[in-house]
Amino acid sequence: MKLSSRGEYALRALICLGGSGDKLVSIGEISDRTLVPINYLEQLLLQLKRNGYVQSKRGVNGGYKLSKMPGEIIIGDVIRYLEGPLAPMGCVSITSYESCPLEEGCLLKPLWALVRDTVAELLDSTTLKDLLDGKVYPRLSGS
Amino acid sequence: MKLSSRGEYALRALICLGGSGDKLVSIGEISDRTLVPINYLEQLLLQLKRNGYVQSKRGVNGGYKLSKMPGEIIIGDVIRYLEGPLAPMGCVSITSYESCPLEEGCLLKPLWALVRDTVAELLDSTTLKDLLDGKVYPRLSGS
DNA sequence: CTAATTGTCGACTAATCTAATCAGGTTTGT
DNA sequence: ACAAACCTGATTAGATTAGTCGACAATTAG
Ligand code: FES
Ligand code: FES
Repeated sequence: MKLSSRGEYALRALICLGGSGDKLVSIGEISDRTLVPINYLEQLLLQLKRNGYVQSKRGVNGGYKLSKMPGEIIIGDVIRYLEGPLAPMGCVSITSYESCPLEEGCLLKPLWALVRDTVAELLDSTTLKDLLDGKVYPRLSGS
Repeated sequence: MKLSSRGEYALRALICLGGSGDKLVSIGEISDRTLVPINYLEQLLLQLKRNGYVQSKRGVNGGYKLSKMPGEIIIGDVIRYLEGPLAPMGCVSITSYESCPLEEGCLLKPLWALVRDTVAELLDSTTLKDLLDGKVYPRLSGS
């Protein structure tokens, strides 16, 4: 159930940018602050850019900044984009379903579905703003 | 956040054994019913045996059966034994902590801790009996 | 204009992990 | 003795991860 480094690193970068207001921050600076190898960070920032989370400016004094408000950046989505589905098994993934043999009558599927729903609800109700504010206990089992 | 095949396969095998009462079931038979390659299944059953979940008998008409009541087999533990920690990051794992650089003041850690707690509570309150009975909605946010 | 600075792009690689597979053993029942 | 089953350790092909590299494009300071 481990998360890979891509998601972790990308979130670190977003946190770094979110804490720098509207100022442009260069990759090198982000790398220093997040301890992510600079060449690796490149890839992740590019992907974040393609997905519309950040914008960049080239040349001297260039760099990156957020292109959305931190409150609009949903952690669950970021992880899905960078790591793939949140579901523990393909057969319960909403974003990229993949059939299992044994699927009908499978006694495990309901459990995996519950895991998926639980994790997704948690991560989809947390925004970058929540992280920056240290408010990580969102609508708990909120109705 | 994907689960690997080891956990899935081991759970399928346990379900199969749990549905066969006290009868011995051979690896070949389990393989047929769970669609897990027989040579792979061997390894998993051996590991389940080492962890005390199943017992075996050799020779003709030998096979495997559970060595605990289904109600005593906690799914979270099975997954931990076969796949490693439930935590998404080492720095929030209780069973096998591993430090992160950046750890102090890390804004992500509380989130990962919450994910860990949520998943662990869910899987630790589900037993093999629950799966066999199709009762997968245990003490929901139970007090 | 030119040079320095910064992002962009695509290919490449080493190391690790996953999912098996295999070859040989040992135990047991008939 | 023989066959049916489990036991054990080694090995492997393929995928994935995490990172590296080199060349290029845009921007700005001087
Ligand atoms: S785990 Fe996918 S159907 Fe059982
Ligand atoms: S993720 Fe481990 S300390 Fe931030």
